[in-house]
Amino acid sequence: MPNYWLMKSEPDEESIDDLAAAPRRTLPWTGVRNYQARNFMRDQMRAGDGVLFYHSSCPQPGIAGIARIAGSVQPDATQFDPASPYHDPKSTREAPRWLQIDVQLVRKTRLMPLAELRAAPELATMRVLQRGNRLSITPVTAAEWSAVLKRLGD
DNA sequence: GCCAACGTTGGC
DNA sequence: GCCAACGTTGGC
Repeated sequence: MPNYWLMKSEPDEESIDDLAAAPRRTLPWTGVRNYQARNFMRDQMRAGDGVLFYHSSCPQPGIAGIARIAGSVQPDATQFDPASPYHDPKSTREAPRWLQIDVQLVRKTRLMPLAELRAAPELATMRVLQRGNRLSITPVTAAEWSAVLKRLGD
């Protein structure tokens, strides 16, 4: 039984088109620097899990595509790179603090705007819509997943 | 650019 | 362990 997730990306950093253009349509999901989001990766994410790829902090925030988890969690390489904005000097290779995982595009969809998500009664429970939510990775229920795919025309 | 919300830091 | 200050997120 797979789990489902919504993962936020700023399209200026990594957009759905970047994912589509990547080798094997797969990119390592790096830069998670929140413990709750990291714990989701560490404890619950498995290859095959479904992903709603969400564009945030941009002119048209919303769901931009469907992806899936394609590998297993690894230490996030950017935490050890002094040149990276995600560098974490307090993390060590012996006890890495942050994790990454491969995400593979299944298909690009029409952009489902945030306003549409908010307006859909069957999606009202989505974690990403809750007041004050800032997590870059949030769990999605099977019912929410089905409702989104249905709205996308599946 | 504004601002609400929330996480992290660090002095005590 | 408390909590004020500060930084970040992210929609608008």
